[in-house]
Amino acid sequence: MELQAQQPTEEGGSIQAAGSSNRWAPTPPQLRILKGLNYDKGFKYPTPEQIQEICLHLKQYGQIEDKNVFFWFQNLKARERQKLKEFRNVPVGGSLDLNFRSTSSTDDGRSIDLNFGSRVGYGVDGSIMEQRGEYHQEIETLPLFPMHGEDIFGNMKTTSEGGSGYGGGSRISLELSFNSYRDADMA
Amino acid sequence: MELQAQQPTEEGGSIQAAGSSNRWAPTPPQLRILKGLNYDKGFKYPTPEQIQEICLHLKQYGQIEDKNVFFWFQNLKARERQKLKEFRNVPVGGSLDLNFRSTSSTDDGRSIDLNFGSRVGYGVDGSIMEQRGEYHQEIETLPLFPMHGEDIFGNMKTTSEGGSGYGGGSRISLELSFNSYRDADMA
DNA sequence: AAACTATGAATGAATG
DNA sequence: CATTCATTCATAGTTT
Repeated sequence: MELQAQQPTEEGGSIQAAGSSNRWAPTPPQLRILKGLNYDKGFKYPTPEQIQEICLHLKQYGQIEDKNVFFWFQNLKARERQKLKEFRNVPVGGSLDLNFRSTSSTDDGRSIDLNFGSRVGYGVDGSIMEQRGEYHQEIETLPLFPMHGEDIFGNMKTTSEGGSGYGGGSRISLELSFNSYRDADMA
Repeated sequence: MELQAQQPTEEGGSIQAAGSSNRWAPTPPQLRILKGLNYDKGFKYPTPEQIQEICLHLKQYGQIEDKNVFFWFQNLKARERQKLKEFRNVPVGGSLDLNFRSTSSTDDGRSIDLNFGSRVGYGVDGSIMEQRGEYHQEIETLPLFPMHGEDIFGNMKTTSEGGSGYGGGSRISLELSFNSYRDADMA
């Protein structure tokens, strides 16, 4: 693509007022919660359902959409890997230059405050409730869902139904056309 | 403050100038045609024959391979579904733009007349197709006709264990040579 | 204000 | 087909 048509030079028809940036930016509380989730549980692979829940929860702290949460986790993982990858790129020659900085990212570190000072009395359906007056110094224990060990990736492809590929015509055995119907259903 | 030197600082624009990138990117004409196909008749499930045909025509506008077309449609579908899934909980704020991905960046999408005998609607899950195709402006008139030869698509994954038949000596040679992006080391 | 960095977003490719 | 990975574009913020 020579030049992407991503030039919001004239307002991409978003929510933002004309002139402002259209791009979402996490509010401090939102960022805190997101990081907390990640840190506390090594949460990295939220399912679409979980993304929705998280998003819903975060809406109290500012405008946010599912895609924002989705991208946030996506970028988190991507950049962690990217960093690690760069490390492996150490020159194996004779001269080593330790010219790289430490890995400390902009992460506010583990010293996050996590103090839910704001009371919200939120509780749409009891799924995502946290604010209850008692908070520790720990990351927000956002009980989004039960995470029983490997349940984080509870995305087991229930290979059910061997749906037929195309409705007709091609009979090429394309290995990429596996048909596995997955019913991501939980809770 | 991290070592994130990712900018050549010499391109000025760094818009991936002369095809230095390993990965394929549709040229404007190619993108226009692809979108047109999809828009014109809700074309979402191209058969391997059709993929090949499309690819053939798109080659006039730049380097492209079957797999690129294949992936393009694959991603198109995947992301539409993903979008719908995330939008199931439409925010009631009213001030949100449900714009996960604006598909209508340019006024492309129309024209191109596919005349293949095979049907293309497979509402696997009740998906509704936008059967617009009201008027055909004329841009390319890609003459996609029903299969003329035999199977085409070989195996995209050469390292598969299941050596599915396909000993076919098709006229088309799909050079699905997955470029080793592992290089990832550019000057 | 230019240069740089961090990061949201987009999309091609890959995996299961 | 659903998810995830990898790479890149674009830009809000910050530093100089």
